[in-house]
Amino acid sequence: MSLRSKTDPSPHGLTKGKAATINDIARLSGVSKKTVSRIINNSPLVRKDTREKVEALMREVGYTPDPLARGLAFRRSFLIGMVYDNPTAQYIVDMQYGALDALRGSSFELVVHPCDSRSPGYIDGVRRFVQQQKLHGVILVPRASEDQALVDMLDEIGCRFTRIASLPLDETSQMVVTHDRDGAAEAADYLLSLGHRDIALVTGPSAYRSAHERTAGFIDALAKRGIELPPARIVEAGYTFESGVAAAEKLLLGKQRPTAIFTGNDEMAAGIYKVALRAGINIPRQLSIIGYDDSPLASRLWPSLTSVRRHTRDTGRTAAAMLIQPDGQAVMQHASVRPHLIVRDSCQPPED
Amino acid sequence: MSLRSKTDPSPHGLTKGKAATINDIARLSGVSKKTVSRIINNSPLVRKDTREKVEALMREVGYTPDPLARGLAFRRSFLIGMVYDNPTAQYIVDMQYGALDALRGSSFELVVHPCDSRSPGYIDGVRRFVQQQKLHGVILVPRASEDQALVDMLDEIGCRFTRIASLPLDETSQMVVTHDRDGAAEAADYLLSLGHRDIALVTGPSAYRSAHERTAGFIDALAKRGIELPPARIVEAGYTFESGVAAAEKLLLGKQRPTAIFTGNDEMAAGIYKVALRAGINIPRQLSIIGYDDSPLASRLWPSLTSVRRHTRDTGRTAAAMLIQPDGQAVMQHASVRPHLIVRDSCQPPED
DNA sequence: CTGAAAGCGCTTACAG
DNA sequence: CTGAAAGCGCTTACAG
Repeated sequence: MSLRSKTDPSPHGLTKGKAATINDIARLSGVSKKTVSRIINNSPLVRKDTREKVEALMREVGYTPDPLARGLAFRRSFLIGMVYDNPTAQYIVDMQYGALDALRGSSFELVVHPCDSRSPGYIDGVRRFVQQQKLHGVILVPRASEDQALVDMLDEIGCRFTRIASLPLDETSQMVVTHDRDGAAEAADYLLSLGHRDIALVTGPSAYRSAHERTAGFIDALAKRGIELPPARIVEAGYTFESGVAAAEKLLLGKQRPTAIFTGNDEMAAGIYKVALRAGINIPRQLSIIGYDDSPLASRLWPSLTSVRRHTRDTGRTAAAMLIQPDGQAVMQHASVRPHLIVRDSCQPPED
Repeated sequence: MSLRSKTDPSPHGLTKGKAATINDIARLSGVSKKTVSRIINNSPLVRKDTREKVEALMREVGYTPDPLARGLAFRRSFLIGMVYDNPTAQYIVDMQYGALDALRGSSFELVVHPCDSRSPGYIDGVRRFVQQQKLHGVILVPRASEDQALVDMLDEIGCRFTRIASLPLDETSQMVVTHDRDGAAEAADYLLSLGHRDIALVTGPSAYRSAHERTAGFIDALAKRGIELPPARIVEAGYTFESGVAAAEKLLLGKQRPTAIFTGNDEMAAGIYKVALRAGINIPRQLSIIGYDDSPLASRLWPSLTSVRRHTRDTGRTAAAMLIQPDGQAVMQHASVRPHLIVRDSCQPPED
């Protein structure tokens, strides 16, 4: 009803195929361009009846301001960049969905920028991306979000950004904090409540803050209940399936194996499954396993994997929402998304 | 060396913090704006030495034309949209990576638009996306790419697009054809070569062309070797893990089970695994399985799954490359990406 | 609360 | 092969 299709008559003398411009709106409603512009930009300096009259006309002709023209005048586009250096497809897609949730109905669109934080030129690549497109802001996804050099560069060129990370990294920049420590603690408490005492931990690479947080959360929760993890029960791996296989071979093929294992993500848990299945170790009867991510893989494995859910879509939505808040508005500096454990079929009390 | 950083002196009298514009380049090289514009746009109507002189200056000051200004003047942005209605995260991410491969170094960026082709307003949503952002073009990913109503809308508003599909859908629009029929045929040939004769097929939903193509390719290849699939050996499922479980229950829990199953994607194959493992059916000794997609899941399952690889990243790269070819240039109408079988551990000759 | 002028950084249409 | 003028659709800076 509000969209002017090419079969509509043009009661206002608008050319058929062409979209209306600010000039059309100004002329047809008898106000100046500047007043229309104020309405587009939600300026309070417009009389209520003027605003309503003009807005009605905009709806009627299906007018939307041209983001290219606005961007040129503002010296800033209506694009939000998402910068990530993460191999997990589901995580990235969920993050994109979340950001798009927040952008829907706004004038903003999402432009994606995967990168490789180990390659030397990657910061320059992000800089070019931001400056050339005059991005309105960028969402930094782990592990890129943890790189202080990247953040410094963005500060230097005056680009706004939101960092997503497992813990608050600083006070000044906007952040969405995912509290990985709590998720890991919940996993520990659950294993303890089932009666496990000989527990092992397969961590992500120490260069990742998330790996560090999950490890600390898990160890601290055990310590609170008087359980200390011996060094031989902690294996550092690389967040990959293959590294999970290698870790499992260390933990499961010796004489004394643990009754339960917590892994820093689901990929590594799948590696544990592979080794256990191959060795004829029954999950969960002889070995309980908890992963982290609640990825689709968790329910595809058999038996289905108990795992910590991250609410990635909410995280992405919050990050994008913080970025497109009007400048003047009171901006919350830090937002939180809390993980929680999804119980499936991969754990049970230990055999005695 | 070529990028002007803020610590550089400004030998040309350019203001420090500000990026150079076309006017700066014109003034400093002693030519008109228009000539600079011709160089930016690769016009042949520029003398070689003029071009070289101006290009050297551009490099020296780190000039890149403003896509917002170019977009406004061209009435078309430098954004490529990716429109998809597909739940498989890895597939989408690979497609995005591929498109970005082709866009790298160009002036174009990728903006993503997931949608739900079952919701009534989705075509209007794509239309607004295209028109508001004045997109340079869009990449249509299956199943959205198969929707003729969507394609008609894009034709009507004059938006260029590339369709990705399992077979050539028409002659007029640009396409990247993935030949799913061939991939399924290769799976059939492989099972036959192992000696299987009692084979079952779990298909995707008939609304998907890919499901239809894979089914046809598989059945035809069997027929060529004199094997006809009885109706009871063909189960339609929904491309999901859960539908794979349901299909497996029909096929595996009766008295006479097949010695091999080909599934329309890996998700459904994972469902077969679950049922087989639960029922104590050994893969591959008692049951051979082949999936389609070669998703990460294929190597995560145990035993690892033999599957048809789709070369999704190549597909995305080709689709984007077709879209950003200069208008005048001879444009190839159809491009092809061929699937092929990745053999892992989920098949062996049938027991007798 | 409202508006006329100038400008954002490019390209198009025309002229030479 | 090159250029001066006008315009793309908005906003900023200033004035009232």
